[in-house]
Amino acid sequence: MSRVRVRFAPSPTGFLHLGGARTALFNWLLARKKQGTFILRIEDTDAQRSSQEMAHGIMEGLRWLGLDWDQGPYYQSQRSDLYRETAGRVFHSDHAYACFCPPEEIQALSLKSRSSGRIRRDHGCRDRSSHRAKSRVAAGESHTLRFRVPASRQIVFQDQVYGKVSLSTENIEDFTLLRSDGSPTYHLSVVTDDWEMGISHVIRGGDHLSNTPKQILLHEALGNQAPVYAHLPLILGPDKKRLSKRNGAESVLEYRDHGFLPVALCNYLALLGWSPGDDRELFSDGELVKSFGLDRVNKANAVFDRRKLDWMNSRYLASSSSQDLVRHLEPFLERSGFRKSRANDDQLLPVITLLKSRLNRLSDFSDMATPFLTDHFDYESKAVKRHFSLADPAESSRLRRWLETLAKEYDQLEEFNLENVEAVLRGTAKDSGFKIGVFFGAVRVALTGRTASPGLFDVIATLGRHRVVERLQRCLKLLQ
RNA sequence: GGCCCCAUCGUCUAGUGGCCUAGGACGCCGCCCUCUCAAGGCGGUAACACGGGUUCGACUCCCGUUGGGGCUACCA
Repeated sequence: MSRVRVRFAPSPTGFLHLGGARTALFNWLLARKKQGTFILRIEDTDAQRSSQEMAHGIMEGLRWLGLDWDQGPYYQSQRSDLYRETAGRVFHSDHAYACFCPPEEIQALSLKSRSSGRIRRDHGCRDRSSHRAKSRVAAGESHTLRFRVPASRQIVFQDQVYGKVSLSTENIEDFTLLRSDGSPTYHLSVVTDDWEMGISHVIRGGDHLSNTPKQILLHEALGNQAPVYAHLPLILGPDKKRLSKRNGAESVLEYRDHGFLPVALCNYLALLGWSPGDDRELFSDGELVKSFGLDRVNKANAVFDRRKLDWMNSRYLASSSSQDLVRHLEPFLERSGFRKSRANDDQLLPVITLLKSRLNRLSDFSDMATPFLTDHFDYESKAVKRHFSLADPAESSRLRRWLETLAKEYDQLEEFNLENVEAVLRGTAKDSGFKIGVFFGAVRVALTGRTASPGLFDVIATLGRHRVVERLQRCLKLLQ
C-alpha cells in the first residue's frame, strides 16, 4: 500500500477560521494515523486577494492548534512556471483552447446558460481551427486558456465520505485554466500540484464536491491517476447558514485570545463531522489520532455550537496539569498586569490548582486569582453589605470579636495545614454561636472580598497563615 | 433557473431491517452534595421532515415532496 500524502491548501485571502481548521485537522489526523506526510500549500494564485500577512496568520493558527506540517509551506505564486508548463501540455493535446472572447461576452454567455438551464459553449473559440488560434496567440492577442469539456460523458468517482458521486459533463462549463495575464487559476494549480506532490488523498470542504469532476477531467487529460477524494460536511453558523465573518467565523487565533485551549478546540472540531462510533467525547493525547478514520465522517453539515465548545474547554482546563496551564496562562496574566516570572511559579501553581476546575476560559483566571496573587483587591460592595452590615450593632461587634479570635487562633496555630485550618474554623464558628453560613460568609469576604470562592478551607490553606491573619485583622475596620 | 449533495432531540451525534419503549453529549429544568460559587452525582425535558412503496417487520432499503447546503467567475 502506498503512503498517505495529504495536504492542507488554504488560500490566504482570509484568516484560518473554524472550517479551515477542521479541514486541516482531519488531514493532519489521517497523516498521523497512517504515518503519512502532511503538506502545507498556500494557494495564492489570486494575487489581488492574497496576502503574506494572511498566510502568516494561517500558519500561526496551525501551529497554535498543534497541527505541524511535514513539508512546505509551498507557495503557488512561486510555481507559475510549473502550471504554465502543464497548461501547455493540455493545450497541445487539444484538451484546451485559447479563448479570445472579452470577459463581458463570457459573462453574457453564462447568463444565457443560467436562464436556459443548460451550459452554452457556443462562443466560437472552442471550435475554431487551432492554426488560426495559434497565429492569433503568436500575434499577442489577449486570450484565456479554457478546458475543452467533452460532450455527454458521465464523470463518476468514489468519494470516501459521500460514496459514489456522478456528474454529467453536460453540466460542466469550459472552465478557465490560464487567465489573460497568463496566471493559472485554481483548478489548474490544484491538479498540477496534487499530482506533482504525490497527494494520495484530497481531504477538503464539501464546497468542492461539485468541482471535483472538473479536476478529474483535468487529471485525465494529463494522463494522471486522480487522487482519492474525501469531502467534509460544511460547518454552519448558529443560523444554519454557512460560516462567514458575520456568522461566527472568527480566526482560530481569536479563540486562542479568548482563552481556549488548543486541545479543546481540536477535540470539539473533530466531533463536528466525525464521531468515534461510541460514547467517547473527551479525548486524551493521541487518542484522537488512534480513533480517527475517514470512514466515520458524516455527510450532513454541522452547526457550530459555542456552548459545547465552552463546556469542553472547561473540562480540559480542569483536567490539565497546573504545570501546563502556567504556560498557557502567561499571556493572560501579563495582559491583566500580573508579572509572571519563573520565580513566582511557586506562588502561582497552588492558585492554579485551586481554581482550574472552576475556569471556563483561561481568561477567567486573572480575575478569580486576584485575591491570591495580590493584597490589593477590592471588596465587592454587595459582599460587604451582605456579610458585614448586620442589622443589630451588638451583633456586629460580636462578629468582630470572633473574627479577631479566629485571627489569633490562626496566628498561634502550630501547623498551618488544611486539616488544622478546618478544625480551627469549624471550632471558632461553633463557639461563636453564629450560624455557620453567616460566619463562613464573613470570613470569605474578609479573605477574598467576594461572596463566591473555592472552598474556604482550601482558600485559607492556599493563602497561608500570614495573609489570612493580616486580612482578618484588616477587615475588622469594615465592621466598625 | 440548472446540476450535485444532504435530512434522528434546540445543537453535536449513536443507529447499516427485528436488539429502538430510539442511546450518549451540550444546553435547559429539578434533586443530592455543600461554608458560597462552580464542579460532581442522580433524575427529567426533547428527535427519526412529510407522503408513497418494498417487506412478516422499517429510523434503517426504493421513489416522490418539502426543506437546507454547495457549484454554476479570467475566486479559491
